[in-house]
Amino acid sequence: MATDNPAGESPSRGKRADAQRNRQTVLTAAAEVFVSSGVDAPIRQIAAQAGVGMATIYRHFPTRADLVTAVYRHQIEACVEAGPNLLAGADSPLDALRQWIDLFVDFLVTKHGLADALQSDNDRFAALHAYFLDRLLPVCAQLLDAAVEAGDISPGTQPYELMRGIGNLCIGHDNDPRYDPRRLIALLLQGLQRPHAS
Amino acid sequence: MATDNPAGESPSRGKRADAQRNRQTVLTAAAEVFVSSGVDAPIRQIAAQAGVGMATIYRHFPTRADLVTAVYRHQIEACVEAGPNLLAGADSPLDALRQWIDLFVDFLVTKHGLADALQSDNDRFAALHAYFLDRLLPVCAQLLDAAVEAGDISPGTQPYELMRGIGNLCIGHDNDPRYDPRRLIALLLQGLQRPHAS
DNA sequence: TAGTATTCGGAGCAACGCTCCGTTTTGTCA
DNA sequence: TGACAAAACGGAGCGTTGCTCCGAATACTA
Repeated sequence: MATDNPAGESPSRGKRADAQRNRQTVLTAAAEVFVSSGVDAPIRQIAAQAGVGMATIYRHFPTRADLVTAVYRHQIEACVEAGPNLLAGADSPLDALRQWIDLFVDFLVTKHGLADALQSDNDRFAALHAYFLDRLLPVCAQLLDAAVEAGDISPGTQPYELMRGIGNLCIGHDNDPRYDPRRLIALLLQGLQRPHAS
Repeated sequence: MATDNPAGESPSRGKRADAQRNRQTVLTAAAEVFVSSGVDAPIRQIAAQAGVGMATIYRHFPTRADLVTAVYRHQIEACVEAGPNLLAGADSPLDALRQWIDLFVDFLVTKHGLADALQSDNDRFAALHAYFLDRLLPVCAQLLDAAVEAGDISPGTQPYELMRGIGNLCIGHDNDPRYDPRRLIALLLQGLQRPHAS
């Protein structure tokens, strides 16, 4: 029951049958290529994998961000919906926040170069950034507010800044056992915690 | 009295006069272009600015990282040398660490896209990453160790991870008043601090 | 001054993003 | 079913960038 068509992705209803078929083919091919070559893979490569011309991809997904968005939409929405659930089920709002961030980090970390793309100042991905913010920022804000309200963390931290920080920390962890974003994010959350005023 | 020629930069001594002259011209031009267009600027643009052929740039600085390194070498070395000085002069090792990180962040934040390039998984900048690590990691490690020794922060944090985290947090702050890496880095340091065991 | 090693410059190739337009496919209506 | 128009397709093609190659120009040496 998520918002309909939150991103600029072209609708598929009412289109010709071959168009709908191709849309799905491209989506599947893109998902495969993203895994093997990252979200920065050449459009030509995705087109080849899909057995389709490049123009077909551009027609269905005008910008690269639209394609990436469409591929990962389900997982993003899952993250959105997990927020309130965690808040209801966790021991404390802080715990809910922690678990939600874990979820988000897991999502980012398992997609080659997604975090990189998200924060890239390259405006090719501006729409992707915007989509993530649109969907996830309210959730993060809600969790953060709840944790502040409960006195678990001190106020003053902006959800936007926190999300970007987490996204940034997830950049470039690939093939580097010396760098685990989770440890630093744990540290960050530690710093966020209000010293227990008993 | 820093290490001589720590990066793969081509030496200028013993070369022909025009070569040395061109080397300097390119360096100056690159510095200007980096400011206006970021460290990702096309080599053609730098060559044009310098009034020189592209091959000349590649001859003096085989990889882009070599050029960036050469342009910023002085500032990096200044950062290296500031470490011990801060440690000697600050109120506490933790304070020295904080001030040193401030210095490092200031450096990163004032260079368009430098932080981005540093952590890019694009191997075009691998040598740049390596150079930063070579020079700065020991300094960071020394400050970190001192702070642990003094009991200011809890042990267990790896200098490498900390440096990468800081670098990552500096990514993409440009033209976004909502995102100030310094606030998050302060939070991170807060999380690093050992709760005062009195 | 002549000779040679060094350096220079930009043409050229490959890879990529994105568009344009002739061709093919699909849905519709008589 | 058999046209016919609208929709969709595919890839050639243009612009940009990274990087190399090689004939031309330049600086040192004897």
